Amino acid sequence: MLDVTTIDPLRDERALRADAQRNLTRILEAAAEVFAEAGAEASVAEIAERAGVGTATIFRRFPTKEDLLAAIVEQRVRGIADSAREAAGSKDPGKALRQFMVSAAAAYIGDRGYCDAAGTRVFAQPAVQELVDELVASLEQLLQRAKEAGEVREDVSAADITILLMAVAQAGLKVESVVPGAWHRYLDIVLDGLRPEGARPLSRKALTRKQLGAARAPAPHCR
Amino acid sequence: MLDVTTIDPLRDERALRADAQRNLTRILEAAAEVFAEAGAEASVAEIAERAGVGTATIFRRFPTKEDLLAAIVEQRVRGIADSAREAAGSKDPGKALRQFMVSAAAAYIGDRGYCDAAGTRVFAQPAVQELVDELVASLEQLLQRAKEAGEVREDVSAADITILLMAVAQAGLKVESVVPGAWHRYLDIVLDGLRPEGARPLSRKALTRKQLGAARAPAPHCR
Amino acid sequence: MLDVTTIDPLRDERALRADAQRNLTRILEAAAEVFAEAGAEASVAEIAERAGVGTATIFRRFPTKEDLLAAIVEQRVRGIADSAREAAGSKDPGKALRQFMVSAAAAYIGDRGYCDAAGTRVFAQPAVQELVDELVASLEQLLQRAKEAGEVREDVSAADITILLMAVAQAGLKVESVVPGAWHRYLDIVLDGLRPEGARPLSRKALTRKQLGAARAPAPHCR
Amino acid sequence: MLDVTTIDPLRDERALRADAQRNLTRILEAAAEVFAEAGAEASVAEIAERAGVGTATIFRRFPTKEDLLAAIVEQRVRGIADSAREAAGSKDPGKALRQFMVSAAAAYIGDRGYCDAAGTRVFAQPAVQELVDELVASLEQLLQRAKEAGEVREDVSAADITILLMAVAQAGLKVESVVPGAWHRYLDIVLDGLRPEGARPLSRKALTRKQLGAARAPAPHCR
DNA sequence: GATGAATGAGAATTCATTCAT
DNA sequence: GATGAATGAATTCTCATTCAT
Repeated sequence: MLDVTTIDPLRDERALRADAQRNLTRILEAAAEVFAEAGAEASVAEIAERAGVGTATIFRRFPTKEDLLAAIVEQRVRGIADSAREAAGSKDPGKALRQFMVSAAAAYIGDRGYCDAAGTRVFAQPAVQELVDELVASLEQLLQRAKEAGEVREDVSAADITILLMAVAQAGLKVESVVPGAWHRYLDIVLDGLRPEGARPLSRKALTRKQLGAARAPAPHCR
Repeated sequence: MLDVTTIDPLRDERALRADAQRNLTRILEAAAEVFAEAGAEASVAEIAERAGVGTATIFRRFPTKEDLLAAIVEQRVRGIADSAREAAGSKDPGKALRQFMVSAAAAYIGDRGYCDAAGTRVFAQPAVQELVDELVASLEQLLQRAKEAGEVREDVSAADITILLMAVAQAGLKVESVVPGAWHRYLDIVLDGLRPEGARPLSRKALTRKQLGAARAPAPHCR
Repeated sequence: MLDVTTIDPLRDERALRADAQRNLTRILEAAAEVFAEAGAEASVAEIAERAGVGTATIFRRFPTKEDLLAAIVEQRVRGIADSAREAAGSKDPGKALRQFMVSAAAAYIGDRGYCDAAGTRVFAQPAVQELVDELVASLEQLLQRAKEAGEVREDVSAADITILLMAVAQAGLKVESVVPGAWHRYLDIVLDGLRPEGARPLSRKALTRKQLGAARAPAPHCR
Repeated sequence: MLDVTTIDPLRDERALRADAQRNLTRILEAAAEVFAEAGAEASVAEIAERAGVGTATIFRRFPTKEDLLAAIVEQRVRGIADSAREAAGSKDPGKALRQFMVSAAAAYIGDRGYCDAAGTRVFAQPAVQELVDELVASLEQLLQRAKEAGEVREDVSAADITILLMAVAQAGLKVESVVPGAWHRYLDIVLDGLRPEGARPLSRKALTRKQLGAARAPAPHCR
């Protein structure tokens, strides 16, 4: 045993990290599942149980339940931001926008925790903010191109898209267990509302990026 | 006083009922306020305090916090249903629909408790169901006339309207404290999506009334 | 029963209050004992158990463990302040001061919680502050008369007395279980230090009342 | 590296010891700092972090947090004992006693951990006891000479001095953040109390050495 | 009928200490 | 030898609901 250790000191380190990483992964997986199913008010104990660790182990990695939720939200936003970046480079921007919105809404629908977290302090975390900014930037590119192609009305912004997505997702979530996928229908209607045909002037200004990112409510159900 | 009581038991009963009725009214008013401001997770104690009664008095009338919330939701839905009935008789169905949706969304936005309750067991209560049915019926009339007037696409249903309203309200609520009234913008877009111009076929069927009413999640934040 | 109730509506109220008062008394007694024995870091659970109530019952009366401790401290300070007021009116101020300091030190010695609380946020509570001010005022009277009688050096203040008492008590507490009452000896030495004979100039100014009352540390062991 | 290790095991051992010694030193330094600042309830994790080692490394050397605190206390007492030994040889015993008490009180004041540990099981550790005995022995010499010089009353003992120091330090600590150095004033008064002028008979016997060293309370804040 | 009191069942969070690598 | 990870046992505090008066 000593030999092995001596031969490759890194091994020891790697082993530890592997172990920790495995646990961390399990925690994140469990948290993602539990938050997705039960929403942000899920208890840490429930997550710990699903992960097969003690609650203290979770609090070692994430000083606060809110931090854990933020980590999950971060993953989710990262995925959406990636989709948006990909979509931004597409040849057919109208189609790409539609596809992006479908995939984003699908992601949101599956994640009650994410929906609960929207508009809370969780989104004020720098890491999340950064990803949101990235997402918005990609979306703006995509939107610009879609507008030039005549597929989208001129007066909508990237911030509008993110909020409308949230709207469809939240409402869709409510009926999801009764009619899975029903949200597609509502997204279709919203998408039609985004088209230039029959567009009527909007009565309010779009949110600025800062407004979009402003932390508002305390994190959900964290006392 | 004692004499009077003895002489006419009915009077006593009446007096008690008046008292009880007054208490009930105060409870409902307080609950409406508190739930609207703080959402469904508001504590019963807070409501009792605002109503100036003991918590036990509340539980005498409403066996469960959920039942109290349901009563409030009932009031809210009743108001919306009234609006819908009124709108259904309007001369200009397109305009009436728009006005109805604005007022309904405004009502939802101002009521966090209602938004929290949407899609939960609370909506499964018979009294609420009944009112929802009434609301949907009025909306169907209104919609039919708006379609005939060419103001609304043919393929949307009353259920769609209620869900889209919820969508706009929930998303609007998240940004309401940052940019009050921003939800008007999102409602505008949705309204444009409901118009016949540029309407594309919807990929899913509308929800039936039964599906719309099916209870799903447990009541929010009740342990 | 109705008759009785009707005759004297207060009875019902009194009964409730009597019940609550009894529990409150038990809580306060238990808290006084437990804090006195185990210090401020004693757990609320321990106090609840000794009082024969649930912890939630304690938290209903005292929103915070710190508030409970403050209530106990308040009682203690009130007792000391009463002693001081009485002593201030004595004929023999030198003897009265000595007796006061003995009784105060004895009170402190028996109360670890009080000693732990000294110099913490607990003493910043208005009710406690007020009593401390009263105590200091009485002490100043007493001191003035003792100085005039030539029993106390001119340069000491009431604040000095309270701090020296604390000093003797804290140190005395450490040896109390080994040699009960040993603190008398240390108090004797301090009392001799307060006499005019052989008094040497003090190198620092006395604390002002405000400085004496300034909240400093967070409450002990309250997380 | 492997070769060297194999060739000369002692070398390896020496190297390890040097390493271990360095770690031990860092742990002790960190613990001294942290305990001094935050008191005995400082967490082991904080000390480990400041020392740049893992917590397990600390527990390897010190089976218990209490043992670590004892080691720190030992250092502190050693320093005080050194001062006392030095003072005992001074030409002007009255002045030397005063200077010793000032420096000792200053040391205590700067060390919350030490103050927390006073009168607890920590002082029962043999190593600490031994140093306390040494301290007391030096103090007795010093006292004897000071008494002979007429600077100190006849009836005080070395144990009294150590306890009065503790008293001044503990009380001084409470006001230290408000009026730094205020403890000098209280020490002045105690010093005057130790002088022969106006000394009145003490009502209790001095503690014996054994009594001074008897362990009493459990170690502070260790669960 | 009404009320405030009481409480059991949690929830988040901390920490000394042990363990696997 | 050293380390960071893991955790059991506590701790403070909350709240829907029941009970005694």
